[in-house]
Amino acid sequence: MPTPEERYAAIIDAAVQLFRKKNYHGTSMQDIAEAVGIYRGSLYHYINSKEELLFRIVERAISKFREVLSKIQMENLTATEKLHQAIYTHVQYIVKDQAGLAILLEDTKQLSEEYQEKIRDAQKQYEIILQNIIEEGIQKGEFKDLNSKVVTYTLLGMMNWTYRWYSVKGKLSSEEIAAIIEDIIINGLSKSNN
Amino acid sequence: MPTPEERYAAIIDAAVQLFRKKNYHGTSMQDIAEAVGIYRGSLYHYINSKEELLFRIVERAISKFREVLSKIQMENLTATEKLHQAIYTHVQYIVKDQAGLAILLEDTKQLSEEYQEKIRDAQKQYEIILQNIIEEGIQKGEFKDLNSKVVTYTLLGMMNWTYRWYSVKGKLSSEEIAAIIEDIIINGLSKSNN
Amino acid sequence: MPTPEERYAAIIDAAVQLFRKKNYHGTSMQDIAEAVGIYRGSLYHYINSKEELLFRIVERAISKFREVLSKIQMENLTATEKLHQAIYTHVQYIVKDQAGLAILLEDTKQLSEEYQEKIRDAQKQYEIILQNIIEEGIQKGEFKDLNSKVVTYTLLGMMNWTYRWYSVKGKLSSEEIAAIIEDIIINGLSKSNN
Amino acid sequence: MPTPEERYAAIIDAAVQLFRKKNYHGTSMQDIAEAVGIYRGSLYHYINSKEELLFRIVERAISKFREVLSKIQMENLTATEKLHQAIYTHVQYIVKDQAGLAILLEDTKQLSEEYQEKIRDAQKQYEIILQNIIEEGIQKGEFKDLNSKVVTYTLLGMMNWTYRWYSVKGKLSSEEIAAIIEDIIINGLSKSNN
DNA sequence: AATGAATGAGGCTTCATTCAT
DNA sequence: CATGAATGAAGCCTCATTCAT
Repeated sequence: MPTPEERYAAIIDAAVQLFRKKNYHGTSMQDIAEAVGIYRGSLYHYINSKEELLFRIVERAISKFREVLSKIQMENLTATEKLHQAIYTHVQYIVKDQAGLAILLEDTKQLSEEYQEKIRDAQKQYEIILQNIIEEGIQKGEFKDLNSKVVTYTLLGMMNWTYRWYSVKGKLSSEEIAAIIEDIIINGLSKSNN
Repeated sequence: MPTPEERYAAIIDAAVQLFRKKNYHGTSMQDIAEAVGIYRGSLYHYINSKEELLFRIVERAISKFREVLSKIQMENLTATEKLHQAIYTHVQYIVKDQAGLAILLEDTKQLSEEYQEKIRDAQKQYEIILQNIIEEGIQKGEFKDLNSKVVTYTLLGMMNWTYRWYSVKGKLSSEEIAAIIEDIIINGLSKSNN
Repeated sequence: MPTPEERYAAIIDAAVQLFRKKNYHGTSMQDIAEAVGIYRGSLYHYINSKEELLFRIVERAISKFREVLSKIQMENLTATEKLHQAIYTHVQYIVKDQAGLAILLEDTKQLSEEYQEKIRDAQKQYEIILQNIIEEGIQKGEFKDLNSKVVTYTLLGMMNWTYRWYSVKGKLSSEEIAAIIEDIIINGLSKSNN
Repeated sequence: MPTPEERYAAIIDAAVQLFRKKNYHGTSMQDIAEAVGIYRGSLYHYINSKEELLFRIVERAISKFREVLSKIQMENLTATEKLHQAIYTHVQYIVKDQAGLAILLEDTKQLSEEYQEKIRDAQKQYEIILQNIIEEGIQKGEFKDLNSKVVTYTLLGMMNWTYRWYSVKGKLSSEEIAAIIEDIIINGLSKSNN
């Protein structure tokens, strides 16, 4: 007999896998119940609605990123060092929870306006911290003076894209991926740069 | 009175806008009919099913990218020049049709397995061409010897992410964005690289 | 093939009969669809929700009463004559549409607060008009000086109760019932009154 | 810790209040449990089913009326005196337990046929006793010779209607209301009757 | 071509009740 | 006695699609 906490966790897990594979709307409560091995109605002992379930998942996904990044930013490091840590942690989180990011990126639209706003706010905050690191680097002369917003989104794209192609079956570790991303963003592909 | 062709185009356009805003499952045929200004049943004179409609949209989105890239690859240019052209064209297409890419990335899962396979194949082909350019650059000594698959996906991430943040209301042109992306991927952020 | 208007009427009729017999909550949309001979989903071509269906029924029931009473009140008659007409019409309406009043009295609570308010307002207006007639009679010396509010509700009770006991199978006409009610409210049961 | 009897009483009370406000079907067992301050499942230590709960409430409401009226009828009084007592007691009971009558009148339909029959029988008996008093009065020359059934229901309507409009917040006592009803049914509104 | 009514499946959720602890 | 998780049925409603007019 699973404890209620285990059941709740099992529901979240099942929902994450299913939403990832078939998206929010493509997944029925029936599907989730079956995956957990309980009846449809029993789900509602643990959650209030399908939408809330999505919100919990998406919120959890975004909050993990936020926590760590804000710690990094406050440490006494050069911008280059901060960027290094940010890239490694970010990529590690994605590799550990690809599904969470997939759902965050693809299904947030299905939430009600209030919920969406909370998520967008959290995303915005994350982006701002990252942008601050970039701007710090520019001001301190570590980085070139490029449009910091575009640089931030470009970096986010490099890292986040991992959720679409990374496969556990491949032999790459999150560190190896992070190393390449860091190398590119810092030094670029060009051989003439050392 | 619009011609059948115009009607068909209007349906596609309406569907693109709606799918973009509310996703495939969040959009009803009713919504599309209303946006076009016809009755629900009339849609079926122009399309066979909602799924096929999604497929057409997604197919159109991907095929545009493919066409151009294969032309570039066959031209007699250095890898660095090819990359330059690829980035500028790719970003330009996204900026011109953000919605198409959004749907491609977020709603393809809703298609049946056969349709999905076609789309995945097309995406794969695009990625392979891009990867070939990268590998060419590595072999010819233009680029550093990094894992070409990871580099390819990283580049794709940088460019594709544009669909999520680019806003026509901002003052950036697609060329300005492409220039920054190119600068980063070639030279990196580091100030010590010239 | 019934016209849409006939279908709508058939749905209302079926709902009235069923709500009357089993109350709003005891009646399923399935029940109504079956009674009309269509599918559950088809009901929604004609109505927007079960609640709205109830509202339409209840609104129709109350508005009939209101219309007539306001006409009577404005005519140039003594209070006694107005009362006479009010009683006869009111009883007649109940006898013709017992179910409507039953639903109005028993199921209005099931409506949302906004809908309930509309209905309560309409009822209130009806009661006020009736009370005005009573007060007119008191002021002009036709009626005894009793608490007009209590008298109004007492008269309403006498008449409305009909919805619970009147049976078409009995041999009483609405006029016969109205005559007795009028006799009681005007002269009372006591034999010593002429 | 409340005794089982107190718990049972608390359940009945909570159910009465809730059924009154939201009707039988609009009230969930959950609602009742919450109002009592126990858990849903625990209700079933005290009652066998929601339906039985409704039956007990409705039965209790009707039986109070019956008891008293049968006593009155057997006393050695004139019909006019019996009517006087019946009206005062009936109105007093309603004022004391408006909710009970509301549920009896509005929710009895939700009971199974067997239960409904018991309730209808009890109501019928009450009506018969009242009708007997009326007929006694007619035979003894105290009352006018009107259709006794219609008179009985008309009187019931006058009195029962109280459940819909009486408000404890108003300043009227049950005696004042009973006095007006008695005055109307005996003497009528007309000023020419003394 | 267009309409719009009808279909029938399926989705989310609520609920009375049971039962192991 | 109390708990609270589980059941399984049923309820309201939406939707893609069909088809007669």
